This record gives sequence, C-alpha cells and structure tokens, in this order.
Amino acid sequence: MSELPIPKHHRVTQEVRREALIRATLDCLAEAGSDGASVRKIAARANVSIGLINHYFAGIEALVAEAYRLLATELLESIEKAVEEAGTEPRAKISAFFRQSFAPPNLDYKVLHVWIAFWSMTRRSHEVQSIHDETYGAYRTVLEGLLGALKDQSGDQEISVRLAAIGLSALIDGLWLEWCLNQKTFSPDEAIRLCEAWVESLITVRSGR
Amino acid sequence: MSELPIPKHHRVTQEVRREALIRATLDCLAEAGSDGASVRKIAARANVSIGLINHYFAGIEALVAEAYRLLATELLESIEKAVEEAGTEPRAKISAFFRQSFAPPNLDYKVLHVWIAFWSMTRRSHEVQSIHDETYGAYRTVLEGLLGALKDQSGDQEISVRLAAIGLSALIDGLWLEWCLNQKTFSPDEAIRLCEAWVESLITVRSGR
DNA sequence: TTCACTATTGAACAAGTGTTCAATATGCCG
DNA sequence: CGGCATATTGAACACTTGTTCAATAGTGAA
Repeated sequence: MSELPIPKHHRVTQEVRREALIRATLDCLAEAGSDGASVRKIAARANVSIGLINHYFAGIEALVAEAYRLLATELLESIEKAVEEAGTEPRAKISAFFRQSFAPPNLDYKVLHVWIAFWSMTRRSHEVQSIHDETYGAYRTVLEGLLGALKDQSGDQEISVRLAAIGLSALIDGLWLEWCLNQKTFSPDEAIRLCEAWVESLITVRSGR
Repeated sequence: MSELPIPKHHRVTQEVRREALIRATLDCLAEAGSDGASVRKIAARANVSIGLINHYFAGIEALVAEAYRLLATELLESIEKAVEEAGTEPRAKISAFFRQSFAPPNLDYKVLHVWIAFWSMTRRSHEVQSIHDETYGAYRTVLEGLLGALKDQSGDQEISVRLAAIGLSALIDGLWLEWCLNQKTFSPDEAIRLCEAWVESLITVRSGR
C-alpha cells in the first residue's frame, strides 16, 4: 500500500494570497475587534503560517491598512451599485443610497468594530490616515454628486452642495454608529426616515422662500 | 547630620486614589489610544505601583469602564452648564449646546481616541455596554428636553421630539467624529451651522404648512 | 512611643504580541 | 524525470500584557 502524499501546503498567485490574507484580516477584525488582528489569528484563519504575513506585507500595520482600503472600497461600490439600479431620478437615487447604508451587510455591529479598529490606527499610522482621507473623500464626492443633481433639478441655487453632503454623511455615520452600539434606541427604518427628512428640508426650506 | 526621611509613598483616601487612577487612565487613553490603557502606563502616570490598580479595581477593564463613566458624565455636565448660562430662550439654549459641543476641550482628536477605546470595549464588556447605554440615554434626554421646549413654543405638534433628538445627536456625533479624524474637510463653525440648519428645518418646514 | 491596620509595593508568572530567518517543500520549466 | 526558484514554514527572539501575593512601610490610634 503506497501512502498518498498529502501536501502540507500549496502555492498560489501572489495576488490570490494577498487578497486571502486581507479577507482573513477583515474576518478576524469583525469577529474580535482590534484584538482579532494579530498575526497568529489572521494566519490561522487564512490557513497559513505566521511567517507568511511578513513575506507579503511590510508588517501587520500595512496589512490592516490594506484591509481598510478594501472594506471602504467595497462599501462605496455596493452603495453606488444600489444607486445606479434605482433609475435616473435623483431623489430616488438618494433614497437607494440610504436604504443600502442601513441594511446588511453594511449595517452590522461586527462591521462597526472593524471600522473602530481602523479609526484607532489613524493616529499611529500615516498610511491608515491617508486611506481614510481618500476613501471618505470619495464617499462624500458621491454624495455631492447626488445632491448636486437634486439641486439642478429643483433650480434652487442656495443650497451649498458641499456642506449639505458633509452634513448628510455625518448624519448617516452618526446614526449608523449609534445603531451599531445599541440597536434598541431606534430602528433602521427610522434612521432612513431621518435621512429622508434631511433631504426634504434641503429642498422645502429654501424653495419655500 | 540626620538624614531627612523621604517617604517612598504616601497614603490617601480611597476616594482620592480611585479618582487619581481614573484620571490617569483618561490621560493615558488620550495620549496613546487603546494602547495607552495598560496597567503599567496608568500606574506610572498616577505615580503608583502596578499592583495598586488591582487593589482598587476588579481589573483593568473595570477601571476603564469607570473612566468611561467619568468622561461621559463630565461631557454632559459641561454642556448642561453652557446651556443654563445661555438664558431661558429655548432656541438660544440649543445654540449654546452646539457651541459647547464643537469647542475645546470636547472637540479634540485626542478625546476621540478615548471614545474609540471605549466603543471597542462595548463588545467584550457588558459593564462598558451598559455605561454607554446609560450615558448616551442621558445625553439624548437633555436634547429631547431642549427640542421639546422649542416645540411647545412654536405650538407645532407634528415634530416627533424623540426622533428629532436621535437625528440631532447623530448629526453632532457624526460631525464630531469626522472632524476629529480629519480637520481639513470642514471647520467647527460649519459644523455648528449644519446643526443650526437642522433645528431651523424642524421649525420652518412644519410651520410652513 | 508603640502598636496594629492596611495602603502600597514590586517581583514573579503565564500568556500574548510582531518580526526575523534558516530550513523546507512545492510546483513549474527544461 | 531532474533540478531549480521561491512560496511557505515555524522555531526563536525580545517585548508587552494583566494578575497574583507575600513583603513592606506609612499613619492614625492607644
């Protein structure tokens, strides 16, 4: 009887391995927050040895930074997809933005703890800080585009699109943060209603003059 | 020449020592975020040995939980003080609330990292979770009181004070969070203006019917 | 002044962390 | 099939972490 050779490990493309490690990092962060992002836990989840992380990344900090970039990018992509599927009407697009923001998988207290881990790193790591700046800027730009379309349509020139987008993104983030920290205070539906009210007030108040 | 005895340490009231340790914890958290809250760093800052922490607190987690309670309480107290000093006019009181929220020492990126450290603990520690629930509930209650007074004055019965307070606190938190993470996107003054606009829209939209 | 209480100390411990690097084994190419 | 490049391994390292507990020393009372 010849023993069939069970390979202890196998090789994959650099790209594949990198993404697997990044995904494992997000999983670990979602499961245990900041404490989850240790080389040993990440390596275990990716079915890989500890040493491999430093072969693909400059250090654990760089790996977490890449995970930040992936999460932020995928969040924005999922929102943009929902917005596009909502048709051409600006007002309907914005509603789709809200619904996507306050629904799984984006609205998830586990995901909050991933963001919290990232935020806590903005201080130490310039890399993480600039990834935040980039991705949050992109997020606000999308919001500005939607609010700008609404402005063009209503013909109202008094709305500051920039400020409106800043306020709206803050409202969304604040509601999202608080809901994740305590789901009993209000419902996701109420959060959406509050966002809708913000947009309505932008239109109604000014055009009522 | 008799050597003058330099005491290696001195005793203080339990209350005094406890508060000193809690204050040292807040300092450490402000200085280095979650990483700052280690028994050794806290003990060093409080000029005390490592062992004393476990003499006064069940563990490092309990100490950090107490620090949470103190920070949240003092934040709310500082805001309530500013509100009371603003006079009796509901609208002016709310403005004072905003100005106090977006001014030092409350608006400080170092303080953000203290909050972040607390948020990251809500998952592990039921104690921290319930302190969050309590203090955030108190915060929203104050806001509800102010918005309720505004509602009584305007005679408008359509405003849901509860939802308005939830939205407003989310807006404040979101603006505060984002400003602390990146001071270049908007100014504290603009944040205040956005909050004022929220209140205005509550009044104007409905009473315009 | 002496005593006794206890606040305070700090060494010891086990467990965790990130990084390094020589050794290994895998899969491709000739 | 044989050989090579290198992806992958995991032990070793120097740290940091929170908790424990016997020993120490400050301080008010007798």
